[in-house]
Amino acid sequence: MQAVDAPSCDLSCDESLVHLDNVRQVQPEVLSTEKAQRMAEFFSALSDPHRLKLLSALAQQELCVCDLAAAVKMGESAVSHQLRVLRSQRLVTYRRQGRNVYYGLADDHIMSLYREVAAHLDE
Amino acid sequence: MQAVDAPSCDLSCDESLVHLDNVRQVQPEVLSTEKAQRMAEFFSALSDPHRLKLLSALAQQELCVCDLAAAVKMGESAVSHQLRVLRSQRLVTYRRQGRNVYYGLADDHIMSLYREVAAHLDE
DNA sequence: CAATCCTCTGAACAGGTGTTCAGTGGTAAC
DNA sequence: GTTACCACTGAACACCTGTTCAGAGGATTG
Repeated sequence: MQAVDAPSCDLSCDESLVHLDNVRQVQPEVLSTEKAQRMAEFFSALSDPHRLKLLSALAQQELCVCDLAAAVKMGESAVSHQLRVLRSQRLVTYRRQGRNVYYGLADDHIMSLYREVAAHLDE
Repeated sequence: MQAVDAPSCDLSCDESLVHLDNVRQVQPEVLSTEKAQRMAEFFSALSDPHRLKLLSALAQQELCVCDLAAAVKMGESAVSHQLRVLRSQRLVTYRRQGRNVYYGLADDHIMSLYREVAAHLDE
């Protein structure tokens, strides 16, 4: 995990010979490790079919954990674990009401994201 | 939302009692396992910082494997393995030219996707 | 307060993921 | 043909992920 911003030696290449000009041109535009990490964690939250099912259920309406579990046919514990992941990426909101905790979609970014991806996959 | 006397349930619920009406309403809209799987695989391809770096490099210009390796500071073998993943989701194109194989971004869906996510993360 | 319900948590285990290493195939240069 | 280079592949290994199981915390009901 080292930063890529050092101008002195931008290539530290003991590697084989490559197209130096191309590499030097592209390298400063490469996503920083930090940003790449954050973005990867976000996509990672969406990279599980069960979590996607949960989101698609929440896209319909707010639901509590046990309803979610029934809707996607998972154990309640498993659902709880997965919701933790979705929460960590701010994909869902939750509010407590009595004994239940109701979850919902965090915002509409996710739906438009969904549509983008669905479009890509239909090709 | 009031509970109603449950009609014979289409939910195969040996589970605990939940809000049957909610579940029945939502369940048919839940993403099918097949679609959820495909979508998860797509997001999974984007869920690694190194792959995101590769894509950000390719967003600049077409590059061959060894240039990519130098640009993101990975081994060439590792890059090759990761490009395989990106190829499987049609995120990149490739064409052979002499001894080199040049990779590029497959289409612009990905960039707009990138921007969506970047917007979500800046909150 | 005792009992019950809903949700969350931690540990343990199976399965998946990404890297390195060694080796192969294909292309160009000599 | 031989050599060198570029890219790909498979195996092995460490690491991460998601499930289940058992149990704890919080809130409501009687």
